[in-house]
Amino acid sequence: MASTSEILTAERILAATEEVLRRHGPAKATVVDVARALGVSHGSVYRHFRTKAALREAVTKRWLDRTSQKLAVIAAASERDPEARLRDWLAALFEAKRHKAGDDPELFATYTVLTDENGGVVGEHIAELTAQLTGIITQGAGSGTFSVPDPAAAARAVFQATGRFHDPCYAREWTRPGVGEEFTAVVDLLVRGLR
Amino acid sequence: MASTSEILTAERILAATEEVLRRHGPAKATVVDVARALGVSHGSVYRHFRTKAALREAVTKRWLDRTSQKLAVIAAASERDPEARLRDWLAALFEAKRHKAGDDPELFATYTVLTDENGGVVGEHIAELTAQLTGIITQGAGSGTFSVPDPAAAARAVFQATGRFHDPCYAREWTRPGVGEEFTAVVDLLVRGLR
DNA sequence: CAGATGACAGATATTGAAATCTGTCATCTG
DNA sequence: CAGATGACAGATTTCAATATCTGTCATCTG
Repeated sequence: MASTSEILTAERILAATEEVLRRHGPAKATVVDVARALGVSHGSVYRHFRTKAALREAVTKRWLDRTSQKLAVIAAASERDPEARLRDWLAALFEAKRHKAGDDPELFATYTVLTDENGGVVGEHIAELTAQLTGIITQGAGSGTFSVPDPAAAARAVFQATGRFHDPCYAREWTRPGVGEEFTAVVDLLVRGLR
Repeated sequence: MASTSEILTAERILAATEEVLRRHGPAKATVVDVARALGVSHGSVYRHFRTKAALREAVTKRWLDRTSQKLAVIAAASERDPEARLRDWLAALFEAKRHKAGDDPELFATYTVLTDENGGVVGEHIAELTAQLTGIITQGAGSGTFSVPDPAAAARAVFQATGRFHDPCYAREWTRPGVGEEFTAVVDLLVRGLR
């Protein structure tokens, strides 16, 4: 059906897997489906990914990385005021998650299942985001905007305290009216605490 | 078996339901089981609770209320310093949840299922806790310890920002080493923000 | 010979028939 | 006659048989 003469790469398999997951959902997406979508035998898929779990993990990492990369741009804008950058970064994280959840709830639910089964990859993602936050806060501490003894600890605290606005387990709250104000209230409190 | 000549009250039914839930778990606990534990017919249970869902909701409310009542004692100690009281209240909430989750993980998992299916009761519980927090913060604002324009909004922000240390969806993090320090870091940041 | 294939064994998921449960109510009992 | 009972219909769950999937590997192909 979808057979193309292109070489079978890991990237093509990942893209096909994402599409199969979108169509069938996490419970019914099989390796055979992925192979069929690519017009190859399932044995060929196993040449690139040792197990189905490894394939799903790779797809999950790919999805999470897309978000970290967007945020890295804000974190790296070192010419800007650290406080504004911190606020923007947190707002961008919230917006990214909120749109993912709101625009295509089914796909978001699918990825929620995937992240639940891939704690390791999620851990790395959180470490990456926390590192970006640490960068912003360290600069703020250097410029005197913030007054914190341990920027890494402060970054972790800020990330954890804003969990309600980025952790998937709160996704259904993100459509309620007033979340915007709640987000602002929490961020204001945290920024005041950092100064 | 467990037949007694006592009058069948709502309270006795709730206690029996809790025991059946503890024994069988949320998926297998039936109204027939509850009736059997009490030595009555299941029709008698339906005389006190219109549906199985109403019975489970009442048990959930009872469980949540036990926590709010403990915390109310701390919130009401108006002779004490508001900042210390706020710290104690948050620590007590964390400790209460952490012990519930750590001492009997199976029962905690059972109640997690129950709270998931009873959003309304959980909402009331959160409203009650937020009201207690508002009381502490309002006093702190009055005595000049805290500087907040809107104590109720600040209370909501503090409650949400500490979600990681009381929301059941984070229960598995509560056993990790270092959570205590993470909790302190978040609370310190929030208290600094309130001053 | 690098890369793809598909038959195969064991693991997992689906399905539909049988068993159990929920909620009602006419009837019973102290 | 207030309160308890248990038979009952429809909804839900269980269970075992059947089908599908995962992961391997001997074989094939360009």
